[in-house]
Amino acid sequence: MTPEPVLPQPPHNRQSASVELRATALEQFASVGFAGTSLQQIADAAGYSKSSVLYHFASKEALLDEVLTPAVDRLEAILERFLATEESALSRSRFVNDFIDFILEFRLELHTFINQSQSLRGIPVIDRAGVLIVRLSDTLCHGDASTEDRIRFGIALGGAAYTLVAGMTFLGEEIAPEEEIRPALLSVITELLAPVTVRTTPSRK
Amino acid sequence: MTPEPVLPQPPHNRQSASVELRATALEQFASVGFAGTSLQQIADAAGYSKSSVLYHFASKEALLDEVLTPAVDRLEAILERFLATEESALSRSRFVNDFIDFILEFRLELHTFINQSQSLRGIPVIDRAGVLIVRLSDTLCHGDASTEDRIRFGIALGGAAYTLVAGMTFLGEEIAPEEEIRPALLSVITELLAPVTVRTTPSRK
DNA sequence: ACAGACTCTGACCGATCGGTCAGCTAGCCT
DNA sequence: AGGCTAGCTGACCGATCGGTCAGAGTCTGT
Repeated sequence: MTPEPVLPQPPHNRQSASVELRATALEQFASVGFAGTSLQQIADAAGYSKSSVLYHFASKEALLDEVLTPAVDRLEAILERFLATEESALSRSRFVNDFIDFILEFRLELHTFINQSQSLRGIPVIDRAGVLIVRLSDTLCHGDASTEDRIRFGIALGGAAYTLVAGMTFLGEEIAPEEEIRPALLSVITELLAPVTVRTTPSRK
Repeated sequence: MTPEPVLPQPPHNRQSASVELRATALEQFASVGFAGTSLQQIADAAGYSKSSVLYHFASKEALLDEVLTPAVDRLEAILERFLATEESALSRSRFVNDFIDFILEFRLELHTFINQSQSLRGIPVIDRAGVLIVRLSDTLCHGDASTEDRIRFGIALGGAAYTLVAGMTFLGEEIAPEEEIRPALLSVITELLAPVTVRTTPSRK
């Protein structure tokens, strides 16, 4: 018989509510946008109530902040590391590698603050990401800010964010495995970024 | 004397309310997103009442439709023209030129349906744009859909949409004039798209 | 057994959402 | 003058928004 009252188990058998909520919120923010996502949707998708979301996060904005901060921190670290070494073809290539690691690991976060930074201006984590991107652009193009170099950087950044989130879903029907994406991405991004200042790589397969 | 009663002029001296509303709505949709834009905001920004917006357009969705349709029509025409000629380096280069004309003329529309097609799925004009993009991708990469070629196309598309709308505002402080942007854009897009199938252009400045 | 902290939730709040409707105003035709 | 239409608006509707709050259930240490 064993009454088995009502499945006792801790509130949820899932590991941690706030981790789940962060992940669910990130998916929604990246695909539907921050403004287009309601706390109710996040709660429903994660299997909680709206009140629970607001128990774990002070507000919708605070949730966004916690969701994006790890990615922004990581991007900042990559930039600082690049700035700490003197510029060379080698350091630049290492930077591109770091950058691609970053893109692949934080695709949803990148897509979120890349494509919504204008509408979310004023939110601290978004502004942080914004100045980071400007610094990145200034660093890669240093002094001589030729229009083409800026456009190269912008296309690499926005293109990668788009391709790995929106593009994947209907350009490649099934999501290609990462081990296939990485080299392709590396090749294209290197081509876009490498010649920006150090035009010493005319070799092209 | 000519009394000139009270400036007779039609309700507004502006040329046409619906034209103004379309333009205002487009700016908002592109920068804040469709979900993030309220009819009230559009009305306020254009100097009308919310009721007026709904007088000229049956619904918010209908407004989006009218705003995006010209761009989608144009993109469709470009694709059809490209499909009508047999493939060659020349036809491909002409296509890239058409495509860049399109991007520059319809930057806001492109940015809107590129970066929101997932969240707005189901709206006819968005779905139309979606299948167009898939056809574009299939055409440019024809049969041999190597991952890298798909990524090249995705980066060119998403990157251009991002750079010309979001990127311009904080990457280049002041918006560079079109006559400076066009050649840079042509160079980068050609580099991304040209070698996709016709690898007969090893020349690179 | 008891107290306290931690999670979670439903009920509820004012504000705003997209959308409807009746009515106002001006110009135009007869 | 009178009727018609086009353009525009405020008042209003139910639904949903982000957010508050007072509990209820469960686990801990004592």
